[in-house]
Order: sequence, then C-alpha cells, then structure tokens
Amino acid sequence: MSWNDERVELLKKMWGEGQSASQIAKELGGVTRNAVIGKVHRLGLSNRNGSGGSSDSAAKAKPKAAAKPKAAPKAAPEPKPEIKTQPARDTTAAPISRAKQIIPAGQPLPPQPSANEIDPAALAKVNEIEKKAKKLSLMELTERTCKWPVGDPATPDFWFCGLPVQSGKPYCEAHVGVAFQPMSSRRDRKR
DNA sequence: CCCTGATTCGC
DNA sequence: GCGAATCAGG
Repeated sequence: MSWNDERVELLKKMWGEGQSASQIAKELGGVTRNAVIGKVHRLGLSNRNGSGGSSDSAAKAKPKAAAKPKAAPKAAPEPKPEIKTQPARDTTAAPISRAKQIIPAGQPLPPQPSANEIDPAALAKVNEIEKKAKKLSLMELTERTCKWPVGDPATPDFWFCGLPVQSGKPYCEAHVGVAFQPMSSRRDRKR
C-alpha cells in the first residue's frame, strides 16, 4: 500500500479530528500505526505547533543517539481555517428499544445501571460493543478483561464482556462509561 | 497489559 | 519516502 492522495487526505482529516494513529491505520488498512505516525511526521503535521506562546517542545533527549543537530526548524504549515460541518457522531441509538433487563442483581460486581438515567450515548456504546464482546467465561477473566456480565447467570447465554479494560478499571471503556456515571440525576438531597 | 505518539535508521 | 523497531509516557 502506498500513500495515495486519497489516503493522505484521509490521514490528514482523521489526524486533524484527533483520531489516534492506530485508528487511522485501521481505517486506512494495509498500514500500521507506525506507518501512520511516520507519515504524519513526514508531512510535518505531527503536532499543532505554531503557537508562539508555547515553549519548547523539542526537549526530548534520546539516550540512544541524540547528537543530531537539527538545523532545520521546519516551518509549520498554516492550518487552513476550514470549517468542518460536524463530527457526525452517532445519535442513532437513542430509543432503547429492547430493554436488556436480564442482567442479574445478585452479583457483587457491577453496579446496576438499569433504571438509572445513564447517558444514552453510553448505553448505545455498550450495545455496540457487546456485539464485539469476547464472551468470556468466569474463569477466563483476567485482570485486564472487562468483567461486565451480560445475561443471566442461570442461563447459557451468560458471559462477561472480556474486552480489554481501559486502565486499572475493571471494565472496558464502554462499560466504564455506564458503570462509573457520576451521580448527576438525583443530586438534590434535602439536608 | 493495554494504549498513545515520537524518533531513529535501514531499507 | 517508507515503516519496523524502539523509546517514552499514560
């Protein structure tokens, strides 16, 4: 795969949108995230520099070989004031058509998101990712697999999400989103 | 461990 | 120019 105009343009677009290199690489296909990053650098749009206020950002000294005197401070290309219409994020899954209420309540693991008012976007996200869930059994769970249970434990349809967790959290990103909702709906408590 | 971008250097 | 390997963080 080579860098066509289209591919480069898509790269620029996605990078400008703040997409990660790996995601861009995945979207492009045939390239790794390293390739994307390398290309980004070659194109000179690695970071949004150009701001006079910013101090030095090139203070990273490589222990391996950092004796290269960079005599060419490349001028950052001016960002075009192009106006993006909208990010076009999905707003599709607003109506919760089929309530998945089969999540048990006897387990100590997840706080029940059920009746609580959770961000519809987060719920939609969960529904999305549950399709991709690895459906791990209890014994297959590790420290870094999402421990979000799906289904009824008394049913063969019961499994854990199993997707990679975000950080030290017990759930994947999507499930973290619904699990750790800051209490916002019912915050008024008469005291 | 997963992820992120940054840099180098052989190709 | 390209990108894998590596580095450096989160």
